[in-house]
Amino acid sequence: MNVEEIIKTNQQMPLEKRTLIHLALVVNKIDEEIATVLKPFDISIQQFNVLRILRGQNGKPANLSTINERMVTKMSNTTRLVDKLILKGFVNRTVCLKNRRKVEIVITEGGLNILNKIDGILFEAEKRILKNFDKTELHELNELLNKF
Amino acid sequence: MNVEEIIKTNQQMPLEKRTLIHLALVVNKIDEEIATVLKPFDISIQQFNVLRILRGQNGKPANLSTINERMVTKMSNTTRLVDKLILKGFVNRTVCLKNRRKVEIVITEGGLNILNKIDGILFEAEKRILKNFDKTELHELNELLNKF
DNA sequence: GTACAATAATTGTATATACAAATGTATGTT
DNA sequence: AACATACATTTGTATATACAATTATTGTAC
Repeated sequence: MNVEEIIKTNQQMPLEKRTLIHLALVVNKIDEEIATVLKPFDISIQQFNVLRILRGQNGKPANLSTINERMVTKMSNTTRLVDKLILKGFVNRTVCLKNRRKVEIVITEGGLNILNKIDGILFEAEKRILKNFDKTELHELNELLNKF
Repeated sequence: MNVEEIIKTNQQMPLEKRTLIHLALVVNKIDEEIATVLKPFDISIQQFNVLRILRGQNGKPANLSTINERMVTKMSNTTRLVDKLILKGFVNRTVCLKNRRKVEIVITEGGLNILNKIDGILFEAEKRILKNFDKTELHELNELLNKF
């Protein structure tokens, strides 16, 4: 990936600016690839993220704040994100008995099924995206990202 | 930045998945910081991007396709993005005389002024975001990002 | 127990974005 | 010149997101 070529600029940028643009371009590319994988399942990256969080609960219900703090990309409105998932039959929502301000959100069988179907395809996509990296390089990249 | 801590997971992920999540988290953080810098100017990252492209034209008008191919994050609808900038008085749009299918978009004095004001503050923000990196590390990071 | 603040989620509203379809213009072929 | 095709942008529509305001519930101080 050549930054200057992609954004069609001939002027040379300071290394700092170039790095930040480079990161943005890379993540755009990754998001595109993953969205393409999810598209046939009619699920957005955000919705997928919520489903994975709920699966990680192992049956234990989650409330909105829990989901929110675990999301990779925070959303201002998780209520409506969950609404969509309910419509699709992937999650259930009930009012928490102990604290009626809270809601309890659980993934359904249907939700688990679709995640299972997606898992393999996504894994392949992840390998494809990172095909040019060996383990050492991946570690190096993670080390550098830790500095942010 | 510790990935597992941020997304509050206790399970350990494969290195590939972890890397991709790590990248997303980093770029979210960067975008947030930059959006905060732009907020007082009532300009979105996308709008700012278009203005910079137009400034890079050095007075030469750009049409929509040119803008589109140079944008860091491609948008499906640059027309309306430009609409917003016109409303704010930062760009002008006229129909191209030579080819009336095309439009000619130029940045105004007002647009140049606001870019000038933003430049310095943004530069500071970029330094702040990358404060933990030395030149060598930035080069390393760019090298690794080239592999995508 | 009542009043008040804090918490959790929802709703309203404005704006942003994705995607498809439509419009208007130019170009190439015969 | 007439037609089909390609091109550049705009518009329509559905959905997504940001942010503020609202509702409902709980906890706490008095």
